[in-house]
Amino acid sequence: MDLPPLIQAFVLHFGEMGSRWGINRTVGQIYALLYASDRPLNAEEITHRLGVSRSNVSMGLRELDTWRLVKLRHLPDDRRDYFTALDDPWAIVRTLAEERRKREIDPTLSVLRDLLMQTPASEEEQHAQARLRDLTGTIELLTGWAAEVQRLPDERLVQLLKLGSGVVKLLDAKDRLTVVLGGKRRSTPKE
Amino acid sequence: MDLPPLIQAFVLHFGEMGSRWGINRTVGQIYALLYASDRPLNAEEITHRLGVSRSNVSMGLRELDTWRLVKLRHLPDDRRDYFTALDDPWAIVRTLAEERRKREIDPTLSVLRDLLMQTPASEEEQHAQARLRDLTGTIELLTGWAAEVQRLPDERLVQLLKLGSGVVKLLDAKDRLTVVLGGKRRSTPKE
DNA sequence: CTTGCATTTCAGAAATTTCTGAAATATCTA
DNA sequence: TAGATATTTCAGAAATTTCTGAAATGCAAG
Repeated sequence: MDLPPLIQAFVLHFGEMGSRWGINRTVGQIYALLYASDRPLNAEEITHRLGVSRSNVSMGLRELDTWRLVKLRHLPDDRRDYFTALDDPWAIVRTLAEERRKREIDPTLSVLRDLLMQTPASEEEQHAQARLRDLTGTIELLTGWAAEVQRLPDERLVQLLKLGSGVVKLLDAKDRLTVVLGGKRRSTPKE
Repeated sequence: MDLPPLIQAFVLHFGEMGSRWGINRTVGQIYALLYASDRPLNAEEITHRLGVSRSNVSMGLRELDTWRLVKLRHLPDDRRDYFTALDDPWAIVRTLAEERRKREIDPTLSVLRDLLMQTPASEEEQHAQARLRDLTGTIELLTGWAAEVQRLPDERLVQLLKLGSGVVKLLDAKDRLTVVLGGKRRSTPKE
C-alpha cells in the first residue's frame, strides 16, 4: 500500500469497519481512498495505491456502484474511467439509508407480511404470529418515519437533528396550544 | 431443523439476514427462535430445534448475550439455563442502536478525531483532512441526535415517529411564533 | 477489419469465518 | 468427596467469502 500516513490510516480503518457492515475490506478501502482523494482516480491508480489486484478493484468499484456511492467520470483525451466518491455527507446518509432499507428491511417486511397472512396451525404458531405482528408494526413505524424524513431538504434535516430531543418540548407546546385554542380534536394530555 | 412451518420460515429468514449484519446464521436463528417462542428454552432444546451442534448454540448464546439481546432465566427444580429473547420492540431498538454505536461508530470517531489532530504533511493530506472533518461533523450530529432521542420514554418516541416529517410544520410554527411574540433571539427567517 | 488499450469475467487459490466433536471445566447433589 | 449433569473451550474440519491471474470482452482509432 502506497499512501501518505494520514490517508493510509483512514483507508485501513475503513477497510476494517467495512467488514462489520456487509462490504468487504477492499470495497471499504476503495471508498475511503476515493473519499479522501482530491481528484478522480482511475482503476489502475487505485490498484497501485492499495496494492490489490486490478480485478479486485474492478469488482469493488462495481459493488460501490450498486450502492450508488461512487460516480463515474471521464477526463478529456483519456479513455479510462475515473471515479469519485459520493462525498456530500447528507447525500451519503440518504443513499446508505435507502440502499440498506432496500436490501435489509424490505425483504424482511415482505417475509413478515407473508407469514402474518398464514393461518396458524397451533397455539405455538399463534403465539409466534402475535410476536411477528409486534415486530412488523415497529419496523413499519420506523421505516415510515425514515421515509418521511428522507424527503426533507438537507437544511431541514440538519435543523431537526440539531434540535435533538428538544422536539418534545415543541410537541408539548403544541398540545397545550391546541387545547387552549380549541384546535384539531385530540385526546387531552393527562399530565 | 424441527419446527412448525411458520416458525421455521421466520427462523430461516433471520438466519439469512443475520449474515448481512455482523452476526452469523446460527446466531440469527437462535434469536429468531427465542423471539417467537412462547416459553424460555434451554440450550439442549435449541440444539434439537435448529439441528446444530450443542457447542455452536453455546457460542451463539454467548454472542447474543454480549449484544444484550437475550436474558438468562432459571426454572424451579431445573438447573439448566433457560433463555428468552429481549422481546419488547422498543427495548430491542434501543439496545441495537446502543451496541452498534459502541461497536461501529465510537471506534470510527476515535480514529477520525485522532487523524484530525495530526499536522498534514502535504496538500494531499490537507485536503483529506478537510474531508475527514466533514465526515466527523456529520457523524457527530447524527449520533448526538440519536443519543438524545434515546433518552426519551417509549411513549414520546412513538409520538415522535408517528408525527414523521410533520415536525417540520411545528418548527415553522415555532419560528413564526417566536418572531411575533419577540421570544428568544434567533436569526429572522428570510423566506 | 485490426490494433491497442481498458475493463470485466471467472475458475481456482488463499484467507477467513463458522461449525463440530471431544475434552475440560463448572456446578449441583447425595 | 464422588458422581451426575450442564456448560464452555478449542483444535481442526467444513463452509463461505475474498482475491488473483489469465483469458475474454468491449471499444475507439487507424
